[in-house]
Amino acid sequence: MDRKIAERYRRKEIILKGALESYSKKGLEGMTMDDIAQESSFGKATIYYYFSSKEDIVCALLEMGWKDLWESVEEMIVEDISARKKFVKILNQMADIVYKNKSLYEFLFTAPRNITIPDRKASWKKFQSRTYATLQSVVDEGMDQGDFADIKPDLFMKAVGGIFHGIVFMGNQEKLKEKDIESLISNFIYPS
Amino acid sequence: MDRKIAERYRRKEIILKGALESYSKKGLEGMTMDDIAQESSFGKATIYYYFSSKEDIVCALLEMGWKDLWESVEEMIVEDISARKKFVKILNQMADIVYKNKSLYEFLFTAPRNITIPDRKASWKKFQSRTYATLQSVVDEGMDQGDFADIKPDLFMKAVGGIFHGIVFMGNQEKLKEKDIESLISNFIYPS
DNA sequence: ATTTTTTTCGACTATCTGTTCGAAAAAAAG
DNA sequence: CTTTTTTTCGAACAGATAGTCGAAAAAAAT
Repeated sequence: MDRKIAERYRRKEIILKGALESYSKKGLEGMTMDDIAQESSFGKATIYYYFSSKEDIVCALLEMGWKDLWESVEEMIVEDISARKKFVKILNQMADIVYKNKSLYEFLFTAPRNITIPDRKASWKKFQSRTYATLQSVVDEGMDQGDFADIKPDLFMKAVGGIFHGIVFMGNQEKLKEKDIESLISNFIYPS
Repeated sequence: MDRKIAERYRRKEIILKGALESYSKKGLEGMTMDDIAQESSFGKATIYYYFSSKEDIVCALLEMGWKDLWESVEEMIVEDISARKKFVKILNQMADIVYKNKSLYEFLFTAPRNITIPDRKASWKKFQSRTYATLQSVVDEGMDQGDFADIKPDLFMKAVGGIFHGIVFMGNQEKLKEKDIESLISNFIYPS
């Protein structure tokens, strides 16, 4: 019984992996059910035995990614260090996670902009907003302490998000050294 | 004769406007030929009288946007001011242009990631690369003069691109004050 | 070995979307 | 008023794609 559930779970994972593979090879438009089937070596109809729709697959991927991200942030939030250090540390860790599964996270930041999913199914959003909220709280804390540059917090967040996105996803795929990320963020953080 | 060409040009513009309207209302996936037709009040077949394919429409939009951006950068590049000032000025101007036609520029930064267009048709790319190259040259100049933060130039560019993208496109649609952009960029530029 | 349950998939459907065709309407030229 | 050219579009086509169905194969239970 336990075995059966585990196996089913494993097969779902295989399918999700195939979907991701399809996405990274052919982009969002090329990620069709036929292609996912081929990539995961199942018949297309079989995929519908495990997922009720393509939307379901997309949601599962998004949830997987955001959950990981959130959990990594969650465990650092309690640490008793300065807001500034915490912020840099969290971002570094996030960058690390993103690098270990780049196509998943590229998907995470690309898909929602191009696929519309009804809110009721967007279960990943809770992890996303928690992650942002937590990050924001660290920023707010740092601002209070005069630790960060003197910019409106929400603008600051957008900028950091932009930097993060820019350095992680744009351009050449060579792995960025953590030092670089730290220097970028730090440079932006420190008041002059 | 002249009149006729002008009219044809005007109708092409109406169609492009409709395409953009469709994009901003329904996203990339929703921007179908049917919808473009409806949005521009032409029959779908008529659109093929003016554009030979959907790809053509997409290219025309991309070219329109990048050309404007490039021309605005071009006219500032010769000014005889410090690299730092020039850089901020250029970015401000670009932000201004982007704000005046936000959906076009959202399209500019979204479409190429999700639609594949053969290089031979991607005529907008020359404007794009010129724009980037120019910006890059200003950065290089600034770096030489020790005007900018001590970060690898290409990383710096990515970060600025990210900030730009982040503040312009993410989040609330309220128009960002130029002061804010300036403060963000400046903050990032100045060496500590 | 037989029955029951779970898993797989080939073949089919319905729908959507880019594109074409031929002919009608409108405008310009004669 | 004709004739010719330009512009418009309804209707249909071809290809792709998400999703379904029924039955076969495999595994588990009896």
